[in-house]
Amino acid sequence: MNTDSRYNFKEIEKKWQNYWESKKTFSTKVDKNKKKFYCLEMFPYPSGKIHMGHVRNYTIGDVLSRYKIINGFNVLHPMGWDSFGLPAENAAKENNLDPKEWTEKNISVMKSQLKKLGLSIDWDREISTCSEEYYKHQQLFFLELFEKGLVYRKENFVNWDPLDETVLANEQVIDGKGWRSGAIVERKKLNQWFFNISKFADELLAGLDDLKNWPNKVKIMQKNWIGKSFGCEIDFKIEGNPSIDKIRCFTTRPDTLFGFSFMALSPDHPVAKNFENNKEFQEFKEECSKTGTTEESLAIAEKIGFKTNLFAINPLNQKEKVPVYFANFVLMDYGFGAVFGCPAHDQRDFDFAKKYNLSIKTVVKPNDVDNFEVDKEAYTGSGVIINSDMLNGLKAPEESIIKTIEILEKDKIGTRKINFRLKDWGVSRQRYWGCPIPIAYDEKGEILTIAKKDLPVKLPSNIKLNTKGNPLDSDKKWKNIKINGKNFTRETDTLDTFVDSSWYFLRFCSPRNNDYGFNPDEIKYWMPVDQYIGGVEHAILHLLYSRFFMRSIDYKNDKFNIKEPFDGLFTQGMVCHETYKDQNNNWISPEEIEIIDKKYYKKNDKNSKIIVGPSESMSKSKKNVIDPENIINDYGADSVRLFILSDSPPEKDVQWSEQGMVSSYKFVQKLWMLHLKIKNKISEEKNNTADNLELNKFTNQLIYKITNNLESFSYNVIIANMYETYNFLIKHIEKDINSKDLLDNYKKILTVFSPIIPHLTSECLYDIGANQNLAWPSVNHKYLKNENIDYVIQVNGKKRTVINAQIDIEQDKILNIAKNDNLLDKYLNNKSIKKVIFVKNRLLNILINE
RNA sequence: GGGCGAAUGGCGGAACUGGUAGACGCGUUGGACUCAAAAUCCAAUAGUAGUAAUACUGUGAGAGUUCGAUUCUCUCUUUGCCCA
Repeated sequence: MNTDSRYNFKEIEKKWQNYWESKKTFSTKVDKNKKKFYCLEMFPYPSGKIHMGHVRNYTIGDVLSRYKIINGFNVLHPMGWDSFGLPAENAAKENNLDPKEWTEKNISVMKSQLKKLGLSIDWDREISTCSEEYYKHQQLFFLELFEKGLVYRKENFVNWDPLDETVLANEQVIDGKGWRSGAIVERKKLNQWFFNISKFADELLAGLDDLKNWPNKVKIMQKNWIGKSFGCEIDFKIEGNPSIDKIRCFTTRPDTLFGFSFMALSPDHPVAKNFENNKEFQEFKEECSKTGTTEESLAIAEKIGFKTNLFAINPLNQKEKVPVYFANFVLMDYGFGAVFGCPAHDQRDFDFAKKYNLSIKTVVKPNDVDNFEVDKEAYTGSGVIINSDMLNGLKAPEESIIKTIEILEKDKIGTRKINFRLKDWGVSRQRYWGCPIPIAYDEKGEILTIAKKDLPVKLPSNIKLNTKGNPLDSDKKWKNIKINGKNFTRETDTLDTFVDSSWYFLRFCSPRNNDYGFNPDEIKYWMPVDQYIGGVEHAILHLLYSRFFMRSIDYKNDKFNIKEPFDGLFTQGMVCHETYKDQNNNWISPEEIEIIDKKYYKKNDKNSKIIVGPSESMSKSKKNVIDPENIINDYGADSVRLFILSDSPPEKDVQWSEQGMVSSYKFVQKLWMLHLKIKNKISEEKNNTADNLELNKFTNQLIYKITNNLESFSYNVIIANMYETYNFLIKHIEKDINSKDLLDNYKKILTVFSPIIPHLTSECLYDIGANQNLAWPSVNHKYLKNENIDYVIQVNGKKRTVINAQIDIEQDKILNIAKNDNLLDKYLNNKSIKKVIFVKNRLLNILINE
């Protein structure tokens, strides 16, 4: 091969990246004459280097952005950095660095890596959440929310990570351990700041219905997370010692009241105060605190209880008395920290009753069973109420719940109530590297909001991080301030980084707006985000918090009327790779491995043994990572983009494969060789030959397919379409073709390829003297139909042959052709035709008597 | 335990509103070029039988609806994710 003709991706990709940058091709501004399209990928945490997940995420977004640009949209496609957070602080501690410097260095590295991918990003809009420029607006939002009554402070149990010395959200606790440190999580009571997200619970739930372009599964996940349940609160009269008047419970199944056999209280229930001096109770409580606070850990833990001398009385008949327990499975912050136990119809209650030998009374029976009695497990299905006095015979649960609530309300012992699982969002973090909360306290501990003119409350620099606890707390110089001559102490907690990412999409609309977080006019033009793209791991929290934040800005503010930030959502799958371990069970990275004769060895060590594990999502801990920068350097951005899209649909996980990567690289080279041939053919200027029907047809069908596949995110199929195009053209250009025709078609083909491999297509277009300002080609529908079609001929539903015939042929004619077809003789001879099924332009099914 | 998905060749995956299952790629095999190798190109590639034409089987398992089911319905198995 002539090496001169090889495609030099290094030079050419650099050339076009510089071209786009110097021409400011992707910088955007509000243009009310143009239709806007806001394409946003979840912005990265600047951890040091980009990883394959980023490559996939941003390539998907880039394909969409470029497609929309070519279609004439005014596209906003920004990028920024989610740059506050624990890793910076940890890294700074370990290496004695400044978190800010560490973060900024990472940003500059990652930015240069992203630029090498050739993304259509408007870098003029770059933002970083750890900059004062960003967080000063966030502090203002905090104060505005405070004024609106959406922020409050309360003492609360938290998940305390003893190693990281920080508070964890429930979802940061995995199997009772901290998600980063792996330390066993403890319960601790702290004063915390909260956002009143539960105020919007109903609205956030109802709003899901309007999100037509969201994956259903994400909506269901959010729905479950919000967890709206309908039930009632009931006051139970209490007898016994100590003397307590009544206890209030929440239940979704008041209709099973006659089956109750115990009451269970949270160990943190106010009633527990009466038992503080009881040594056994203290021990019990101690035991409970080991179980953690998550619903999951409570469910897994064995149910244990502490029996009191109290008894609860059935409010429906004032007769039955049941014992009151403290139990580890009751959470204080759900309902009222008290539940009544109905073992027959709740598995958890059933387990508890079995353990403490409590009675199990069946009060619901399945519709089609008589003499039903709960025996081995709780019955939670629907049916009919039995053994329940005035409730007997009601359909459970639909009739019985409503009827029971009616009775309870009439007697003033209960009220109908809607309960949500969604809890208010605790935003306090005992960390340095986050947005300071603009609050101070006077000597009595009263809250003072920092004046808006004094914002931002800046993070101090040169702080000692290697102290126990919160570094800001130990920086007395920063913490102790005087306001109007009075002594105050600053709030030393910083905001959860989820706050930073709850409004960054607004900032991108007017990133340099100085007096406020955004410019309302620009928001009105750009918002909502038309397509948001990111990992499904953010399906609940980040997206829910952002939806809340949008509403909290909208709340008591008539300027916006934007409630949903993301009109469309796409959740991409992860990038996976095989995992490797050596004999000593240590993880080994793919770069340390060589494969000889299908056997795996450590490099330069033929005596080593490598255990190949299952393919899992790339993670540093398992060392199964591939560094995108190396890959881009070796194969070029277009090849990487091509591969990362080719092997799986974007919403599913993709398996990284070196072979696949190489074949994408080869394909780019082959496209270039094809280009040279086509260019040559065009220069022949054979313009007197006839119109090239075959090529026109192919091109139009291709445009049709790629357009549809782009619209439906079937990007992997587009790659297949590209290979088909290559396979077609490499043969077709050997034919005698009209040069002008070829040029026209080729330009269109390059245009529809350009969202995927922009560098190569730009170079090819340049090379044939075409304009870089592309317009998406329209489909000429006359070329979509062939004049002849393969008709499938079936006999009794089985395919027997294929007949090529004219389009739109009538049934009789094709049946006649079929009857005369030699291949069908043996099936049709001497048989009578019972029925003929004809599907226009598709198939003919002849039914015969056997 | 609940919810939502998924299951198609050796592998990743295609298949419009039910209408030719396996597009495209990887891998494998054979061939060309070469002293040889790499690279490249050509061909074959679901299984079984057959030289072949062809026939039969085949989309996790089993049933159902239909002229016809990867696609729709039911039951089951395995598996993934989320929640508990």
